[in-house]
Amino acid sequence: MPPRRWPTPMAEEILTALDEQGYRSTAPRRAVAEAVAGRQRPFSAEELYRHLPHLGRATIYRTLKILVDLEVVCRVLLEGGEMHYQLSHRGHHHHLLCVECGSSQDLIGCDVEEMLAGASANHGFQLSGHRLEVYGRCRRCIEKTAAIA
Amino acid sequence: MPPRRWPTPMAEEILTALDEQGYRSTAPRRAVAEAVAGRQRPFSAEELYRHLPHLGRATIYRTLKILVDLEVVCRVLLEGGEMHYQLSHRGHHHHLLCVECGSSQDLIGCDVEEMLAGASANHGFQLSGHRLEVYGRCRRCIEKTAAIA
DNA sequence: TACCATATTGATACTATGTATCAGTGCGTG
DNA sequence: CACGCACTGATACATAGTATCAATATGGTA
Repeated sequence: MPPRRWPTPMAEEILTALDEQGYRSTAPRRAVAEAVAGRQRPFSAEELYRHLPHLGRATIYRTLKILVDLEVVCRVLLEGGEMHYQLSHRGHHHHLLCVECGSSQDLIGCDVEEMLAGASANHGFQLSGHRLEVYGRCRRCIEKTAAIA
Repeated sequence: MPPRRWPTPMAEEILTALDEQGYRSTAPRRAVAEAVAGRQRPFSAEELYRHLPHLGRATIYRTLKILVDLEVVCRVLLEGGEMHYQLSHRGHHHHLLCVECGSSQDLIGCDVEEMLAGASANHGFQLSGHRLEVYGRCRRCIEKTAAIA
């Protein structure tokens, strides 16, 4: 196992983003940055809270909100309606959410925006935003099932 | 004002749908059917409860869930994340939600499905469903602003 | 380095949006 | 018209946030 760097490069990026916007560097924010950077799958705010019980619940929600505003973290809506969070890189994008393992991958090569622009114009509707989530099974889960059968 | 028919034709359709699936006809369900049929905009479950305070809260949620399962009612996710409900006719479809007046219209002529099918296949992803909500301003609200200016 | 204005925190309480349980009620079938 | 069981409503609980506010920690500065 390679030696664990601290803080993690990704966490460092998050803290830098906060600093650039004039947010203070505090222990709770560093803890949240580490936790967020370390998670592989979308997670709920409450999950994050359970992993950081020494922080106040309000702080968890507040910090997540800031990170979402900074587009460092994005919100992901699960099929059942639960809101989860996840590290983000690009700006606006969509997710392929695996309903089996809960993993998420960014959807590339899908120009929803253009299509929506055309369709909504026909309705005399002035587009300002949209939300798209895609559900299904990821390659890994498909292959896993195939192996068993 | 034309005389108020009772039960409303639309409410009657809802009750028929329930009956066809073997659900019993009860006073609470008739009340919910009337209320749902009478609303013009998406509404929250709590709003519905406030309008029908003589019913139990659990009954409101339970009945809404049944109606959603029967595709008589569809769920609409507002921009802020609040879940609203609305009468539905077609099966799967999407909404143009006006962020100004809260109205909703069905989005026609938008083949998201096809596009998603192609894009997700490229990711080795097996599509099972998706959710799309579109936000903006409806024609009426655009015209209203134009008239003032 | 010590000070201080203020950004931040965490406790608490409150709203919204559900679900689970369970005793009691009322539908509709026979 | 009676009986079984679907349904109801009260209650409690879980999740997902927001608002308030006194106490505290930060970072710029004297």
